[in-house]
Amino acid sequence: MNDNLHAYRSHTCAALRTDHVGQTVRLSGWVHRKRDHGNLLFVDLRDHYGVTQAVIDTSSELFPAVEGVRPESVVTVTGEVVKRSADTVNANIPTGEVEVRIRAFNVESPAAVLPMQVAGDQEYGEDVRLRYRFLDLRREEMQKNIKLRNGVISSIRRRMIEKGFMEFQTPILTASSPEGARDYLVPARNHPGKFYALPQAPQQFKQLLMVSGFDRYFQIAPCFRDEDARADRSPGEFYQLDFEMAFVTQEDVFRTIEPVIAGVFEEFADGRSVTPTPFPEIPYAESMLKYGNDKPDLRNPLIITDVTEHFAGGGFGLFSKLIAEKGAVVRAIPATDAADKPRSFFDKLNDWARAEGQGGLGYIVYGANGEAKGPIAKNLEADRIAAIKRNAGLKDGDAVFFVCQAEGPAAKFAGFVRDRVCDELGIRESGCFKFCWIVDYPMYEMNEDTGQIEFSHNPFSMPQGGLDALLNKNPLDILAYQYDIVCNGVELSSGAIRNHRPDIMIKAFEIAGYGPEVVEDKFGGMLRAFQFGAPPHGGSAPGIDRIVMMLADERNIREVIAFPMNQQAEDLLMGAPTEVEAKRLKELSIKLDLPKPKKTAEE
RNA sequence: GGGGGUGUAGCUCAGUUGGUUAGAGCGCCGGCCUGUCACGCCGGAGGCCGCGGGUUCGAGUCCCGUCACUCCCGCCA
Repeated sequence: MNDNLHAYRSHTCAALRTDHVGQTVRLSGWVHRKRDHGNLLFVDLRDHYGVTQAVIDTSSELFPAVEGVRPESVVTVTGEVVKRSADTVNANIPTGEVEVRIRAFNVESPAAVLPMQVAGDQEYGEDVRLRYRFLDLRREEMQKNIKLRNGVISSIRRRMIEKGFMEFQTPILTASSPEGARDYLVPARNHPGKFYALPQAPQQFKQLLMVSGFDRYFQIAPCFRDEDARADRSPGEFYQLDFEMAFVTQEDVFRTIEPVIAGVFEEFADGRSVTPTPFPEIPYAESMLKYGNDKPDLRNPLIITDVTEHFAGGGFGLFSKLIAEKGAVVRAIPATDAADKPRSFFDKLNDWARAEGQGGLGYIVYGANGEAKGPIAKNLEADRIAAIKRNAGLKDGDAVFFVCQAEGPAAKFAGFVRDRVCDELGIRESGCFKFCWIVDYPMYEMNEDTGQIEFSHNPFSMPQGGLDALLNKNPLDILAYQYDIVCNGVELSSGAIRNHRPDIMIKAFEIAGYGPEVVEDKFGGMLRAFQFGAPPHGGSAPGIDRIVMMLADERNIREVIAFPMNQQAEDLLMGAPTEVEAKRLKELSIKLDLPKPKKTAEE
């Protein structure tokens, strides 16, 4: 035995090449696969770095021990590196030109029969995967994703520091923050009846850091929101690249963070293209019209247009009546080169629209010969049909779908149609990350149910035009310095230039129906801070899990998180949440008032 | 809180109009095999068909309820 060898390994399972032939080495790792030929046995040994083939035959007294070890057992193998013959080289792995002849073999930790296999590409249900996450994480795909996540986070950190941002840690046990979600509460033992809240975002702290004279803040910030999960939204907790800058305009924020985001995406794009900086800026109102939402997928080339004027008073009675009597609008969604699609193409979309609870989807087909067809074309005047074609940017051979409703629902549904038609036509671009900023969000909106004016997004955004706008403009016309960054139809973050003026803040809240006492009560700390010299400041907070998810090309955010909870916000591995001892509750002055227990299957 | 989908072997799934003893692949156990790399071949074990009730001569299959998982809506400024 070579005394220079470490107890566990002299090399990793990715290290050995033909240079090492003749050396005695020691490898430790997991038994990935065994191929037992009776008198000859191959063991693929795997670690974090790679796979190396080890081999033993019946001439060795160790043979029965190696033959008996189960997959995923952790073993240490000592042996000589041997060059493989040309016909037995495995070109699929970097170590495939050599193998290790086993001379000593030690089982560090035997594995029981597995509930899920690590080798191979068998798919498993998420509950099994989460319960045995430590096995799931050993699989190639998860190793790749978690390594990517590490790469993305270190790249972000490096780029932010290069731009002069300082990394901070802000409290995890804190007070409720001004975000709109439900808080996670933590009972305060020394203050019976009182609770800490886990931060939904470090919003107030980062603003206070600006007031404290730090110029550029960032944090890979854990955020906690007690809201239900989705495939692209992890339950409970997630991470943001939270950042804030002093003495900046909206444009300053964009130009500073764009190279960071674009740089990270380019670094891990792996052949996919990234929108060159500066990213296009799309006003909120324009986005709602052209794309039907405020997170447009720019890989979809279709653009929605308003064609209300061409239907108003026209021969297609259904629409002209809705326009005249209900104030409806008509939105046109083009279907490029769809004129030669069979009738079933249009029927299918119409059926889908009905299934979505819509009246249906009207359409006009502009034939290759210039002739317009379809039920609407039969009734609508020729000059109007021609005007729609011009207005919606259509050519002979295209078709166009129409949505006719009140403005809000029309925009929204037209967005769905745009998405659906794009998929039906198969014209969504692939292999690209298409970024844009959505800007000029409205400061306020009308609550349709109550008729009240409410903040439409973040109440702490600076209104465009400042105090003057608040005093003199119709609240519904006031825009905010509020912006989102969107990539391929996914909202990566929203941010704002903040309102750092107490007088403007109090007026802004007053318009939304809150007195100064409410502002003082809920946000007193920040309001007080702003009375002692606050710099103008702004920032944003891109979601890190979502960035990794997009770069990993995964549809489910849990694929890029090592230990996610399931959709019911349960940790199946650790068993959270759990009941606690009565003693602990008493200590916290808490009495439970539980709903009637559900009958379990065993009862 | 609401809606859709799925619950059959350790895992992934099939199971016909309701009809004998519920199948396959992987895994597991045993046997054979000296160049495989998803090794191959032979054999075996392993099932409260999620749970409860109902219809029926007969239920994995039909009905009702319930629980679990998953996706979506609400919610997440």
